[in-house]
Amino acid sequence: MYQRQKQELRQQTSAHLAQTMTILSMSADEIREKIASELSVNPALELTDERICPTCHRLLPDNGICPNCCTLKSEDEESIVFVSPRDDFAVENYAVHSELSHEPDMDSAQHEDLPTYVLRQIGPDLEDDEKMIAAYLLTSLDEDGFITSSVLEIAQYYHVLPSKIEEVIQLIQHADPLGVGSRNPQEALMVQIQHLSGLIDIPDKTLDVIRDSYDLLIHGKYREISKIHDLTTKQINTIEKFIGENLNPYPGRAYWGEKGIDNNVDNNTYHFPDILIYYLNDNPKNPLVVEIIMPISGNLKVNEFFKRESKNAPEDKVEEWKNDIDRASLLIKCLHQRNNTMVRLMEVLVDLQGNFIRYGDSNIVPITRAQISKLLDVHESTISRAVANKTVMLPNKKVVPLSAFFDRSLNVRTIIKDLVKEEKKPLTDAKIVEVLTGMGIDIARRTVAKYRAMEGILPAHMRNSANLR
DNA sequence: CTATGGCACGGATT
DNA sequence: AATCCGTGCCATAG
Repeated sequence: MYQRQKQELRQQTSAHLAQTMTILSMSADEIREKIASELSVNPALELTDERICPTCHRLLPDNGICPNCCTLKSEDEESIVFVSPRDDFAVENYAVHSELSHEPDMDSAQHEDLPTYVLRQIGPDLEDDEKMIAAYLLTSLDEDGFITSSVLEIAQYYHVLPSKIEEVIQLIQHADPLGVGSRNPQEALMVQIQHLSGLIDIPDKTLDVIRDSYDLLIHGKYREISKIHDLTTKQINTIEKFIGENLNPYPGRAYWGEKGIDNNVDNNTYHFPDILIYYLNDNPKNPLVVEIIMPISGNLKVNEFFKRESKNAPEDKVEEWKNDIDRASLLIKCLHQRNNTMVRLMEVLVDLQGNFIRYGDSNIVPITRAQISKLLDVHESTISRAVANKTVMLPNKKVVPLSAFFDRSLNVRTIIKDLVKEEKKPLTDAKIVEVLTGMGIDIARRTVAKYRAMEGILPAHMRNSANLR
């Protein structure tokens, strides 16, 4: 008897824990879904219109800004962290709203982001359903302007033929940053060549070499290429030079990278950020505001009416109703806990990585989840879960995964990137190591090569300071 | 001989 | 326990 009670209790708490953990590791989108599905099956859960601050649980004034949590507590405070209720992040609107009738013009290109820019160009040629597909494709491009998801997946998702997707991709590829929406550098180059043929002179067999021997070319294996394509080394050099001067293997980066701004498409999914970070009143001198998105408006609570009625429930329902109530209050508790953890996590994170947030990638300080867990006095896995599956929009409108805050090499990588950008003669990896050592950064030559590859920077002999279009 | 990529090992991180 | 990351060693091309 006593034993059984104990066991039940243990089961309850372990269920409790299990749910706390899964909820903590969910993104805002997933939370939204979770709540929606729970609402539809559980009569004990209720979403009311009351506006309650999810951080401190006080009633919110009409403007939805909590006077307690969303203001500076003192003058010298450097950041404000709070949970904000928002359900106004409509995913589809992203593309459909940007009206598609305008001419593409160079001026606006610098201000709007890549997906919008491309969509404007091709919009007029698209059917409505194709617009959806195009929007999806464009928003899921990675930072190089490549498509990451597979055509088949998308086709299934939208219930259309793969060939239809391919058509849309073709259109995208021939829009302005020529070659965006390819799957890899090779494809991008081929698109660019096809487009340029007839406009300017292209060395013999350039297309053939890229199509059939791309890997060899990348690795500079001239001998094999000359065997396969019956070309002299000199001809191959001409081809390589031509590519370097006229084409760009990374269309997305060429377009936005030249201006020093990477585009802001997130690279795995098209989720909206779970966390927003911006300057108070958009003034960089002001403190940082950190909004942790809670994707519901109104207040989630146990339906009081249902609770009262359940006391005189019919025999056969007693168990079920009680269960419903437990589930509802458990879910609410877990959500509170998630909010609490996220707020605490973000507080130390802005504190530690403030310079990274404000002044960019090279200012990131390498930290680990384990360190944070000690700081907050929680288990490491708690931090792991809290960091997992979340994305952050930084003040510069870039969306990055929260795990980027724990990137141990980002600072060095950006330094290398800058170094290469400023270089007069191409720096070899060994040279880069020297410079870095001089700056107090001690890494192996091999590692520089890896970082280079990560940033999509070509090896020294392949880049003749020509990445211009 | 120099520059760079591939493979794989070991230690740290999650 | 699984995964990630930096690195050393070796092969290959020039």
